[in-house]
Amino acid sequence: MRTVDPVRHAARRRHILEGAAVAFAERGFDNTTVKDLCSAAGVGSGTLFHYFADKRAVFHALLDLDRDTTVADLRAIAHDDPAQRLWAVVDRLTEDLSDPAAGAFMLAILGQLTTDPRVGEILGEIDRVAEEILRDTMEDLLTNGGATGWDAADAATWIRSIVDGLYLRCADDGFDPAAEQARLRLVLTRMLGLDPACG
Amino acid sequence: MRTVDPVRHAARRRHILEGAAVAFAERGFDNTTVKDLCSAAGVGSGTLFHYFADKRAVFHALLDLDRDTTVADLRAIAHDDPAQRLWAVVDRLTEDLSDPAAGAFMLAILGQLTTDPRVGEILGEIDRVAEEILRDTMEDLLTNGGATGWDAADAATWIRSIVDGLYLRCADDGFDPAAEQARLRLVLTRMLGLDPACG
DNA sequence: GTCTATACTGGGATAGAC
DNA sequence: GTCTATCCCAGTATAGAC
Repeated sequence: MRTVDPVRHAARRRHILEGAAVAFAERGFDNTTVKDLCSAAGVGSGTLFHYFADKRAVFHALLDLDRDTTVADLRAIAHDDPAQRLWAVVDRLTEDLSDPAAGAFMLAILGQLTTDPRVGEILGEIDRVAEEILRDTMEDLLTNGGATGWDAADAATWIRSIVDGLYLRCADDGFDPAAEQARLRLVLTRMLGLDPACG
Repeated sequence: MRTVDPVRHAARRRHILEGAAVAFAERGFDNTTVKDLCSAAGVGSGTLFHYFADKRAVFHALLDLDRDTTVADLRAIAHDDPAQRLWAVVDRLTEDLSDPAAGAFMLAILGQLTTDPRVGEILGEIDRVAEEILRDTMEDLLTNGGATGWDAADAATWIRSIVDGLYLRCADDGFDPAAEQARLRLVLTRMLGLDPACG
């Protein structure tokens, strides 16, 4: 009795997704044709439609993958010191800044946000988890970590917002991820009043 | 000899653009059909193609309009006091936050950024002017306005970046423009070290 | 399971009447 | 100048060979 090889199946699916990520980043969702996805992965359209119901399903699968890893990574962060926890979360959220394709892919996602409710849901899940952790961390920092002048939830939202603004720039010419990450720390430190000398 | 009425012509063109702005904000660029643009303006497709070469030209005309007014407004700002100048620029850049369609339209624009080089050029012009004024202002603030720890050009870029991050959120449920503008002032004041008590 | 060839749909742009 | 009817093409998804 012949059975499918699940490992091979998963690997092929993954291969299609890898090519699709590049294609969507280069051309956005609507300007990427199914043909583009096929040639990026080196498969025929019949194969692609065997693994995914339609073009949008490929896009959603990429978002799901990103959400799963991001949420898992964020939940795995467990420092007792709130400041350390804050920087760990921020580091994870800015991890992809050095990948030039990440910014382009984000633009593709944002372009679908108005049209495709599923996109909003997936992004919302990531945001919810990130804000939850940031809010808890901010509560610690506000009670006994030196931070001042903020409501914990508002601060969480703003940290996210500033990081998002950074991703909009990461495809720009001459964008220097390391330097910008350092500036981000300066911005957050000052904004939250964390620096003892400036508290 | 019958001549065209330029006033009427301009008014009609403007009318088409007004409808188009709503349609693009609601559905994004690619999911808006020419039919949508026509019915939003109450004209036939023949009329629309009389005023604009193609669908993309309508989109570009909207961007041009936005750039023209924004650049003119920014250049008109002329306070001697650098801090006042900073807040005037920031107020102008955040002016549209209270318009829920503005955020949605921005998403439509960002979705085209990868594909359409003209979009990048127009946005680039706005950014260049904004950063130029912000950089000059920051130089004043850094030499004798109390700001510390920044390169003027980097600070200008970051102010813009943070404002852009804010626009990404302005379509969210429960977004309160006035409250967020107040928080933006807090963020910038602290980030730049403007507050004498915290300098 | 995978590929190639193709049918079908929908939207952008045009031609021509008024 | 404006509208309606229509052409044409691109792109998705499928059918059927291998």
